[in-house]
Amino acid sequence: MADVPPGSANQEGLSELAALAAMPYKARSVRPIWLQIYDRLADVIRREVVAPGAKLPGEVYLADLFGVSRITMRRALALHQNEGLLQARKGVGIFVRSRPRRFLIRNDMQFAESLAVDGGDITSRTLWLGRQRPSPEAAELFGIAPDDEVICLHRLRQLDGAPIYVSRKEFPAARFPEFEARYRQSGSVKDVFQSAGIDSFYRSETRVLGGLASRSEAEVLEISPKTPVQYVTAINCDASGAAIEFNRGCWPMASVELVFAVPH
Amino acid sequence: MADVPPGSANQEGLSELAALAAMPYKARSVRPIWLQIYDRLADVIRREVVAPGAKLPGEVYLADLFGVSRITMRRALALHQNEGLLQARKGVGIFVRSRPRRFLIRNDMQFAESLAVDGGDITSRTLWLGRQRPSPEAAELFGIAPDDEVICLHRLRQLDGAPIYVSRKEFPAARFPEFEARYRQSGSVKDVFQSAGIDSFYRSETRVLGGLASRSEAEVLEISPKTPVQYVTAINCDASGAAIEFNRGCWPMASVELVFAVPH
DNA sequence: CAGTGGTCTAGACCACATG
DNA sequence: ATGTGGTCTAGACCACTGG
Repeated sequence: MADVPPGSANQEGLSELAALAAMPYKARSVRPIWLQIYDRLADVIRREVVAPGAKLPGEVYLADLFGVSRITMRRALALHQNEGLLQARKGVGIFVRSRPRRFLIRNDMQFAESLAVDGGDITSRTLWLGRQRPSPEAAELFGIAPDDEVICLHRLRQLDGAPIYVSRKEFPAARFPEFEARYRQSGSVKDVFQSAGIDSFYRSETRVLGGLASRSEAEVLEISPKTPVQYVTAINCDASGAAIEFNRGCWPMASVELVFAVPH
Repeated sequence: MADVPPGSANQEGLSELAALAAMPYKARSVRPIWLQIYDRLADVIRREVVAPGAKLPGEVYLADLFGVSRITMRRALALHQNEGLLQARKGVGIFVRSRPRRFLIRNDMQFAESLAVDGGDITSRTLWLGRQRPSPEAAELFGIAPDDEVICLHRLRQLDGAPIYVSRKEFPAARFPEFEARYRQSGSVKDVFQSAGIDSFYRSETRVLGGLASRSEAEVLEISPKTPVQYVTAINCDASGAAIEFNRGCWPMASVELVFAVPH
């Protein structure tokens, strides 16, 4: 048996974890061991036996505790990372995700409103702002040439400092000649729109596409590469119906639910 | 080296596969071997070096071919199963998915219309039809008691015989006393609606939620358990705005794209 | 430096589908 | 009976993080 108590996750939680690990397994043919371990971990996390944000004992310790090889243990842990309940940091440890809540994104609301959830401090970080060639979709949408320019804005949304959503926005440069200056003043796209004489706009289309996170996406979102994510593409139009924004965002699959309601 | 040519995937394809496998790997620190193998497999599938629907050589043969352990090989294969390009059948082999196309689900169209894609034969199979206690969501939606009854319909949609979508629909029993009889006649929910005096209806809300396939879902969809899927929940209302259908469907993540457009 | 998670191996047994 | 994919092990080395 393991005799080295690991760093974190208080004593009480540790002993309860040990008790759960000591339970006999059902037959492998009924349910694979790694899935049974997965189930017990899910229970432990759901009941907050180990607190959100806390560090789990190391893999070797856990493997010993559950009486399986490290590979089998890793498999159970990996699935929970896929589902967003756990997050491993190389060289550091495996942590319980602090706030595994889901966000509701409604098509009849601005994104910012959608994000205003129960408690929690939503912040926005500008990763990059500049001019680029348009993506093919944006070029067609704005009716501009492929070698024309768009204003491109990369942003990261955070909840209490933890990243939850990364987006890449494109705007037609011709329409917003002073975009950079205005944005730097207020940090708000809505304000830039207003200063360009656009008082009202609406989301004309929203697309949802599932995928697995690329390396760069995983990095900024602090998840493992190849974790399932939702790509949400949104098009905003001014009152006349002309497209003014093309937005492609990436959410960890586990942390967002999308709602599309028709006003009636 | 392996010297047993496996069952399927024609000779030409096999030799090209072998050539690709023989290429030297980049340093493991740059990109893990299993991801490099994953990349090469993706290339092979995309270029249809092995035809859609064809069987891949066995895992042990492939592992030998790529010069890695079976576990490493399996890791590359597993990721492709997650993304829907490959599908393993226990005791049989690993197959290239025949039609990895995506379906567009629009909120301004009936599901049946959405499915009418380029070529391909869409069929529907009724898995189960009967009466049950309502799900909590349906009970609230229809304004009925938790111990009341709903008509419940499980259906599977297939494209050229291959399953692509499974759904569970609930209807208020009080409103459709002859549901079963009518549905058995036509096999169409729309017809049942009409025979109950409902000529027009609309989708009032659509929800999208990511998840990993349960064992039963994976079984009917012929995918591996824990493959990423999209759960799409739809509510249909009659012209007066009363809910008449609660529908929860499950798609393999890789085979669906959702579009929500506002009519303007 | 020690401890962590990430990768990889060689070998084994099982359940399943097919002939 | 054979071959397939699914599970599991014991051990090893690496890269990264932190004190």
